[in-house]
Amino acid sequence: MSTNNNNNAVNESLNFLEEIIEADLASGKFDRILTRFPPEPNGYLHIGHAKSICLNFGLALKYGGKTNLRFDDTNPVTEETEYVDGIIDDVRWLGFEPAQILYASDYFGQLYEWAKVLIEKGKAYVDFSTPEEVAEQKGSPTTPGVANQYRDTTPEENLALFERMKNGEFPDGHCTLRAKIDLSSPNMHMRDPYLYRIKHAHHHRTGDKWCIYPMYDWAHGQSDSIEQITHSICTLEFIPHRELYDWCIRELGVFPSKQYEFARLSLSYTVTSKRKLKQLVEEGHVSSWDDPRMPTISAFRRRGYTPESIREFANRIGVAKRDNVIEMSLLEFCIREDLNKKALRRFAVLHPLKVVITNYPEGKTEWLETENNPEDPTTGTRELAFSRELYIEQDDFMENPPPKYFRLSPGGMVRLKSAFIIRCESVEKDDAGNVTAVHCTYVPESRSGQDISGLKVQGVIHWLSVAQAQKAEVRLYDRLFQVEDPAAEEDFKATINPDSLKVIENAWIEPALSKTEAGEKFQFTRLGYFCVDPDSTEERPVFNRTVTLKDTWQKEVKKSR
RNA sequence: UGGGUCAUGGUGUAAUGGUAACACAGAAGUUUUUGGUACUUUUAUUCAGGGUUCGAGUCCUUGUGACCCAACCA
Repeated sequence: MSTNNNNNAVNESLNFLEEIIEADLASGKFDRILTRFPPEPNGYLHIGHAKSICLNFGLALKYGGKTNLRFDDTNPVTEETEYVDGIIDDVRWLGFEPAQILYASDYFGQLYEWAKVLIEKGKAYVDFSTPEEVAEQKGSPTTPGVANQYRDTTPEENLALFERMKNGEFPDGHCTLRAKIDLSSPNMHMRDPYLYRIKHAHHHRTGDKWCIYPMYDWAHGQSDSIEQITHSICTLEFIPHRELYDWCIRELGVFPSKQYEFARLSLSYTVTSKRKLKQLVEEGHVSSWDDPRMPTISAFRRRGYTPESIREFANRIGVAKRDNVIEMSLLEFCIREDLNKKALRRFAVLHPLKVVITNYPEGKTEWLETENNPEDPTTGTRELAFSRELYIEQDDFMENPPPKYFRLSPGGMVRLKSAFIIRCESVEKDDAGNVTAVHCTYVPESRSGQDISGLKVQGVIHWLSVAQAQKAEVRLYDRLFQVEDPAAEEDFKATINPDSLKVIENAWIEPALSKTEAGEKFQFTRLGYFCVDPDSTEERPVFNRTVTLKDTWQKEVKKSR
C-alpha cells in the first residue's frame, strides 16, 4: 500500500485532517479512530470518490484505525443493488478492505425511535404544507421565515400523526416530519429542516417494510454516531449541514461524531458529477459506465490503470479546503510511472507499412532475442521472428522528412530494434502517389548485440515479421471532452471530442501477444501502454490504449506547424 | 448592510512569526538499440491596501475575487 506510514521522518508535513486527528489522539479525545466512506448507491464511483476512499482508508491506516463502508441508502427511488455491488468491487479493487459493510437502512428502526424522542421533546412536528408553502414560509437568506399552524401541534398529537405516517395512512407527499429549530437562522438548513418524507416505494434492502424514509440530515450523523465514527469526512458543500449534524447528535445525546470537510476533486477535461455521467451512459455518448473514456473507477480499471497508480495520484494531489482543478497530466504521469516498471514490452504495428528487405533470402526466418522490460532484467527476454517482409509503422517513414527526423527516409538508415540496420533504397507507390511499400537492404553484420558494422544510426524503430504477425483490434482513446471545464459549458455534451475513440480493426501484434487474459497490461514499444479488454477473444484480441508514451518528437512536430 | 468556506508559480500541495519549497506541466541538455526511462540544469509564486513586529505567506484590519447554501436529493 502506498499510503504513508507513521514512522516517517519527523519533518514530514501533515495535511489539515492529519493535524486534527493527531491533536485528538494527543489530547485523549479519542484513543482510536474510525472513519467511513458513505456512498449513495445510485451510480458508479468516479475518480473523485477514489480521492475520498484513499483519504478515509488512508487516514485510518496511518493512525491504526479502521474504515467502514456505509451505503447512504435513504432514498429508495434512486438506489439499486447493481450499484451496491459495483461500489464494493471498486473499493476492493482500489486495495482497501472495509472493516464493515453497512447500510444506513440498517438503522431505520433506531432512527424512527429517535424521531419520536425528538417529537416528545417538542423538537419535531408533522407538517401538512406543500413543498411550495414550506419554501415560502422558510423565507430567504435575507428574510427570516415564518411559522405555520403545524409548528404548534402538541407532542402527543405529533406522535400519533407520525405513527400514522409510518403506518401508511397517508399518500406520498401528504405530510412530512420537520425538526423545530430556528426559522430565522441565517443558515437555511436550520429553518425547520425535513426529517422524514413519505414514499410508498420498494427499498433495495428493507423491501416494503417502510413507507417513510429519513432525509440525509436525519440519517447521516446518527449513522456515524451509531457506528462511533470519530472523524466523519465529507466534501465542502456539506459545511452548512454541520450545524444541523451537531444539533441532532446533541438533542439525542448520542456519541459525538464530528464532521470535517475537504475540497472535492475536479479533473481537467472531464466531468465528475454522477448526474452528468449517468447522462453520458443513458444517452449513448459512451457505451457503458465502464467505457474506458469515463472517469469512473471501473472505467479506469478497464482502460488499464492500476490501483497503485490511482492511490499514488490521490497521495500526490493532497487534500485541502480550497477549490481545485487537477491537470489530467498528473494522472497520466502516475500511470506511466507505475507501468514503466511493471509492463512487459511487446511489438505492435498499428498503421502498417510493408518493408521488403531485398538482400535477405526469401523463405529464411531467424529468431532474434529482445528484452521483456529494460527496467526489470528479471523479466528476461523473448524471441522475435525476422524475415524478408516486415511491417513498420507508417509514421516511421517519410519520403520528405523535416529536419531532425531520424527515422526512415529514402537513402537513409535506421535500426530495427533488436535486429539490423536497414537502408531505404526505393519506394513503391500506388496510382494516387501514396507509398505502399518500402524496399530496403539490411546490413548483415549490424545484428543487435553483435554489431561489427561500425555504422552509427540515430533512429531505432519497432517492426514485425509479416509471416508471423497476428491481427488484433486496438482501441485508441483520447480525452472525452475538448474543453478544460466541460461542466461550465451551457451544454457540456456539445464539447464531446468526436475523436475520443478510434478503433483500429486490423493492427498487427507479435505472436507473444496472442494468448492474453483480460486486464493484462503491456507496453507496445514506442507507442504506449495497452491493456487487454474483456471483449477480447482468442481469435480476436482487443487492446485498449491506457496512455501514450511521452512523445517529445510529436511535440516538436506540433510546434513547427 | 443574509450566512458560510477559501485565496501561495501554468496546476496542485508545503512552509505552524525567522532564507517561500516539493511534485506535475513548460524550456534546455546528458545518457540511451524505445524521440521511452534515468539524470542534470532552468523558467515561474504569497489577491490588494493599511496595521502590529527587529522580522509577516502566516497575526490584526479594510477591501476584492471565487465557490457553497433557500430539493419531500445525497
